[in-house]
Amino acid sequence: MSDLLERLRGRGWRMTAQRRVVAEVLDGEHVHLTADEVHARAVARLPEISRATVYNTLGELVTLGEVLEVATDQRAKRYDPNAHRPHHHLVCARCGSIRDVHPTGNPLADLPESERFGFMVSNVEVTYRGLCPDCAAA
Amino acid sequence: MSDLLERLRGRGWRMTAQRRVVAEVLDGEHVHLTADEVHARAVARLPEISRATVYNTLGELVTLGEVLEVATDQRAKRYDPNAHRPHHHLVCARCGSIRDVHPTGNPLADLPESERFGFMVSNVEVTYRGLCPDCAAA
DNA sequence: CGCTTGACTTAGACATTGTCCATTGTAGGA
DNA sequence: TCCTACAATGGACAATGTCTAAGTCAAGCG
Repeated sequence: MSDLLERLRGRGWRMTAQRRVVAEVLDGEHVHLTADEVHARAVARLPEISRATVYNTLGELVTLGEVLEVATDQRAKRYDPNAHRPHHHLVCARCGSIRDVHPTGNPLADLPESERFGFMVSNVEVTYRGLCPDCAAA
Repeated sequence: MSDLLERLRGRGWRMTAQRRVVAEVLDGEHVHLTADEVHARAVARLPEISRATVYNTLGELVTLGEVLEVATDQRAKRYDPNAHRPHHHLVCARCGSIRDVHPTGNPLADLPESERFGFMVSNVEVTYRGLCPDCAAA
């Protein structure tokens, strides 16, 4: 946590109360929050923080590579603080809850040259979908 | 094409000019259009068609399994008429263009039981990202 | 320690994408 | 041909995100 703040400061990030709160919220719970959820939690600590600042700060954290943006549903983007270890996602098709998973195998290697259409392929995301235990029981 | 219309009629779909136009647009170009792009092309053939009807019709085609919804970016959903053959997607990180691809390997088998967290996993989507030839050249 | 300055924050307007609803229209069977 | 249930319309509304102009403040400097 203070790790994160130190890293950011070391990169010339100007430290403000707002940015600290956003970083703390992300680092506090290792879940995948939407921008609005981050905002709600930030407001609880710093009532006057604005939506625009939360969006700006999240965008900067993504640019800096400290946080990943994941679009597992077509609703709001979610922000994944676990940016430093490669992983994929397992999403509940009903309630939308997300777990980080680590499949074996290397999907990048599974795309033959003939299927690359001249693209410079740099990245792959794997999203597993299914029902979580709670939703499967219901 | 008329295949599609026949299948739909066979399932009791009431055929209207609007639905026919939407189905034809999707089937005509095998690209991944957004709802708005479908609407624009539909308007070219049937000027009075409304946005709501296009959304409704696309939703019905998805429900019927004739078309896939893909959310490769967090902007608009795209509609994939190639619903009957399993495939994954290769997306240009800059311009958003999409190609269907067929990687080797079976990512579902690559998720060990210990990484399933009790989920009933039923589906996996793989999205490759990179730069298309045009964007890489620019 | 108190300026200065440019980066940061704010509030709210705006944009995009999608959904809903009440009304009007029409496909297809009787 | 007429009826009627299903479909289409258009406009309001909702959710998410972006932009801007003006005010505010962190942090370096004297």
